[in-house]
This record gives sequence, C-alpha cells and structure tokens, in this order.
Amino acid sequence: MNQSERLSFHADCPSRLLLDEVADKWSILVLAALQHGPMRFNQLLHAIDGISKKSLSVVLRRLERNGIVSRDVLKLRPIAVAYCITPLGWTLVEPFAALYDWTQRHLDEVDRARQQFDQQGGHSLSPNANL
Amino acid sequence: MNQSERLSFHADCPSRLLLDEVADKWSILVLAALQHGPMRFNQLLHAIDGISKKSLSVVLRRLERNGIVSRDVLKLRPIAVAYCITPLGWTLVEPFAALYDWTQRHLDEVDRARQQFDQQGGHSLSPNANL
DNA sequence: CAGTATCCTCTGAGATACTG
DNA sequence: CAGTATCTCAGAGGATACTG
Repeated sequence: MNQSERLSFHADCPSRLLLDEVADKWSILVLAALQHGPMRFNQLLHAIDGISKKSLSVVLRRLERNGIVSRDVLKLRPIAVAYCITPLGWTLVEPFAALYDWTQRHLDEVDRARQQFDQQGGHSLSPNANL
Repeated sequence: MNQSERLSFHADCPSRLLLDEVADKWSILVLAALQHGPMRFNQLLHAIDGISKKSLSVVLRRLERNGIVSRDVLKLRPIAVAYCITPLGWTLVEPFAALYDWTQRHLDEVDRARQQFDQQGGHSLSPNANL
C-alpha cells in the first residue's frame, strides 16, 4: 500500500461531499455574521457586502437543510424571519473562525510571498500580478 | 453603531479576498494530501480523485503564489517536481484539518437534519431530496 | 514526467421583476 | 419584509492535444 493509495480521497466519499457544501466563502461569512445573534434576511443581505439576494437565499437554505442554521418565522406584520445558529451550527463556528482568523493573522506574510512570486516571474499565469 | 454596521464585511477587505482564495475544497484536499510528505504532480492528480490536470495546476499555482506550498524541481531525468508545505502553509494545516474533521464527526447529525428538512417539505427548492 | 494551451460545455451568480 | 422565478452571461472546469 503506497502513499498515494493511502491518501486517496474518493470523489464520492460522504465527508468530501459535505466538505463541498460547507467549505465556501458565503457560508463562512453568514456564520460569522450570525455569531453575535439572530439576524433577519435583509440584515444579512446588507451586512455581507457583495452577496446577492439569490446567493444569500441559496446559501441560507443549504445551511438550513444541513442543520447549521434555523429559520424562525416571527408572526408579525409584515412578516419577519430570524435566522440563527443551531447547536450543530455552533460546532462549526470554531473551525470557521479559525480559518477566518488565519486570513487576518497571516495576511502580511501572504502578501510578501505574493510579491516575491510575482517578481520572480511566477511562470506565466495571471499576467496582472497583484490580487 | 448598530449590529449590521458592526458586522459589515466589506467586499474589498483584504482578508475576505484571501478567504476567497483559500477557502476552497481543492486547496483543502491538496494540503491534506501533502501533510504526510512531499508529493509529485501526478501523485497528487491520482490521490485527489476527481480533480483534473487543469484544476490541480491552477490550485497548486495559487497555493504556491500565496506561499502555502513550495515547488521544488528535482534535477532528474525525466524531470521531477516535488510539492511540499511551507512553514506558512503548516500554520494553515490545523484550521483545514479542523474543518475536515468536522465533516467526518458530524456527518450523521447532518444526515438526520437533511432527512428531517426534506420530509417536512423543505419549501420548494431542489425537489429531488437527498444529496 | 510535468505541465501549458485550447476548446467547449455547463453551471453559478448577478440583475430584475414579481408574489404572499 | 422575505423571498422566488426568470433571464442572461462570464467564467469555472473537464477533455484533449501538445511541449520541454
């Protein structure tokens, strides 16, 4: 049994499929926003700069289906809906936060790496260097 | 300063842009594969089931540019290249592993949530229920 | 072996308009 | 307010062929 066999990640592995659903930018940002308390749809829409109604809708439903967030309809007029993190969702907050923290803590180091790569003619791809 | 102002994630925030580059499935799987030692291009290609040459090439270059992995050309004939995780990359391994572990540990719980959601006519989207 | 270049397809995501 | 439906388009990604 060689290394590449040991390490083979099969495409239909259930946890890989879940990883696919869960490891995306919008999910991380939605969870980050909901950490501080329940939020309404339009609140999220404005808090997460750059997301569209449609994308937010899709992400929220995926998170809801996977049991990460709950959707609570408040019986008001006009209708109001509050999204909040479920107990299962809270177990995901920490890994997500760790990832988000990483981007903030290592931004400088990554920037230096990029400059170095771009100067030393990083092969050919993406001629316009900086992010 | 209300909640949605405090929580506003601006689209051009540098760490959000980095999150975008870093929080993707292939990057996670590449790092997971390289954890156990350097690997060659074709080794990675076969270890990560379902990835194409092109996608692997793109992901590796992005990881290289961001200083996460290094590309070491071994002067052999025929040419050989070893990819391995840089010191900076190792700081990212832990958050990634945490995420991957999460998918494995909570798979059952997620499955139950899905079944419940799909039974209780989860609104309308995706009529064919199961993943 | 380790890629790059090209082609081509097909989905993802934005904008807009509409509904309860 | 909280979405859904529809349209459209750019770009992600696979397959293939080619190069050093």
